[in-house]
Amino acid sequence: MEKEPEHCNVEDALGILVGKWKPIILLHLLQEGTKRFSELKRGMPGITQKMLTKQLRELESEDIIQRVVYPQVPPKVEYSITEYGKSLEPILEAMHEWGTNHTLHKMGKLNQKSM
Amino acid sequence: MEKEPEHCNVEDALGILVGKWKPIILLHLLQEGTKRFSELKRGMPGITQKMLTKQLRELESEDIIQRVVYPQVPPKVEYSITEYGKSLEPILEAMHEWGTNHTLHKMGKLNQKSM
DNA sequence: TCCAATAGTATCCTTTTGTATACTATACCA
DNA sequence: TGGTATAGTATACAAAAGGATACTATTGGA
Repeated sequence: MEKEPEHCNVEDALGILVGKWKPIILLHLLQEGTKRFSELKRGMPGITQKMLTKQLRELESEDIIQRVVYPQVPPKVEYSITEYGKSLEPILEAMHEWGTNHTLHKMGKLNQKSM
Repeated sequence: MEKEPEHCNVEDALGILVGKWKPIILLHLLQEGTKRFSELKRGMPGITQKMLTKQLRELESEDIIQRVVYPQVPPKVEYSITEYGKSLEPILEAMHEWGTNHTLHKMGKLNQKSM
C-alpha cells in the first residue's frame, strides 16, 4: 500500500459496493450465474422492487452487470455479471472471510463477558 | 465461497467500512500509526468535526480503533488501530488494488470511444 | 370476461448521512 | 486582558438511501 490516502482508489470500489443490497446481488450473480429479475427478488427477501431495480440499474451503468431484455409477454429480463464485474470477486471474498471471523470475534467478546 | 448469500457475512464488513470517511480514516491510521484528532482532521480536507467525531466513535464502538484521552489543557486525544482493526487490512488492500485497475478500465473505455 | 404472471413506475414517507455554523472549557502566552 | 489551541457539543438544515404501497401493460388460460 502507498503513502497517500488522499486521492484514494479505495473510494471507487466502495462507491460501487456500497449499499444494503449491491454486494448481495453480486454474490448471487457470481455464485449462481445469470438470473431473472424475479429470481433475484425471490432470493433476497426484504428487498422492494424499487430498490432492486435501482441497484441493478446502478450496477449496469458501472458495467458490473449486464441486462438483457427478451421481448416477450410477460416480460423476461436476465441479469449477469460482466467480465469486469468478476474482478470484484477478490474484494467480496476478503469481506466474506473477514465477516466470518468477525462473527467469531463477537462471540468471543460475549464469552469473555459471561466469565 | 459458499452457496448461501442470504445470511451473509459480507454485510458485517460493509457495515463497518461503509461511509464516505471510514475507509480513509482507517487508511490513515494503518499507514501512519497513532494520530491525534486534529492531525486526522488536517489529513482529510473537507470533513467536518462532527462527522470525524461520529465516524471515530462508531469505529471505536466496533473495536476497530482505540481512543486514548490525555487529561491536559488543551485536550489531547490519540486514535490508533486495534489488533482487530488491522484484520481489515486485506479488504482495504483488495479495494485499493481494484480501484487502481478501475481507473485504468475507465481510461480504456475513454480511449476506445476516441478511436 | 376475469385472473395470473413479469418487470417494472409513481408516489409518499421515514431514516440515515452529510454540511454549515456557532458555541464551550481551560491553560498558556503576549 | 485578550487571543490561541484542542477536542469536542449543539443546532439547523439539505440530500441521499431505503421502505410501503399502489399502479401499469400485455397476453395466455380458465
